Amino acid sequence: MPYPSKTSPREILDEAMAQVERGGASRLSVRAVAAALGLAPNALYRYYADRDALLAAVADEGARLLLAAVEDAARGREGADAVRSLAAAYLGFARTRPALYATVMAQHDFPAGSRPAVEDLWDFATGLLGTLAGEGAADEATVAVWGLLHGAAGLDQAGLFGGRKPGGGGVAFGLEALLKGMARS
Amino acid sequence: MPYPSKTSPREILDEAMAQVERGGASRLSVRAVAAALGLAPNALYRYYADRDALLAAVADEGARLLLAAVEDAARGREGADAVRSLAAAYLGFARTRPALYATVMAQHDFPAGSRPAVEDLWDFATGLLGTLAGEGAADEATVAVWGLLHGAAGLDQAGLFGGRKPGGGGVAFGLEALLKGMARS
DNA sequence: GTCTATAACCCGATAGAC
DNA sequence: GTCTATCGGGTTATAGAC
Repeated sequence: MPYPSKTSPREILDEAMAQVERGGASRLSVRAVAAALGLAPNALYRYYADRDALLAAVADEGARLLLAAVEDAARGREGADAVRSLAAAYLGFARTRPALYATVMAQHDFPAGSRPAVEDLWDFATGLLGTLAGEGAADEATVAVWGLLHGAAGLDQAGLFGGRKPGGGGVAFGLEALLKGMARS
Repeated sequence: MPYPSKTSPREILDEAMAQVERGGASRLSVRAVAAALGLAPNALYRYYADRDALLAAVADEGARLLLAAVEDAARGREGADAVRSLAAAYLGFARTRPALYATVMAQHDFPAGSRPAVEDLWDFATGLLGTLAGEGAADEATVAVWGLLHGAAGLDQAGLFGGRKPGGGGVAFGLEALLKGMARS
């Protein structure tokens, strides 16, 4: 290799994540990342196809962190208790790192054939909820619980409803209702 | 007004909505809207502060359309039946106009002092669910139901889980569980 | 005064030299 | 693999038309 690399995918990703967490996904600038790393304005394109690909990498890394957080929260617990703990960790992640969480959940287009971390998140949740709702209803239960968490996190984090602070109470209400409905099916 | 306007906020908004529905929010181009209207590349800035403000207007109009759809669906129905009909209309809107729905829900920053249409949506849902869950639990029930719908729509629309098509079944499962849980509280 | 148009700057992206 | 050059789009400042 006559031309030694000045950077790496990991270094670029770290800087990109810092920028996203600082100012949100919309303020991620390829040029600014390159400048922070002392590179030419377009040097990153050797590592990431375009800005969207870089953002997708940020989202994937965020999903990995989110998975680690909920796995950690559920570890050593069983059944409904594990779900409650998972839910708290999930919402805590969304609240603590709002820009990263929004980036993870906004990522709707994954390259075909890839195995994004969000799939692992799905598998983990399905496994956990399958023991509660029964194997046959695991997917439906996952959609319901994840949907509730994702939706409530979005409404909460947005500050969309100002002083109402609906996050905690509404989620607990809905979660208990879902857990009851699940146990029966 | 000595100088006749060549355009109007409404005309700009209509063209912007067409562009968003065509290619998604990320492809909304201020210059392209201006060109389609036969204006200078930056003429729109007299009507909207920046691209984000234009996108916010698109989101607000989208929320108005969504509100009309769910109001229409709930009209003439009562209680749980009205909620089921509302849910179907909500998910139908999200599925039929995915780019517009995503734009509505991605809009997390409203200018202070404004009264965005999404607030009317909240009030309508709270009113409807208050009759089911009781006045005291109206907000919590709204968060749970809206969260479930928003989350499931996002997971569904995204195609995030490929062939699994979780939308229909998972939502019905969760919705019935929530309706049961509500009636009791 | 109010709106439009020109010009300039920053960013995303591509092409080609080394 | 990195760099310089270049193009088109978003945005701002400012000059010009009425």
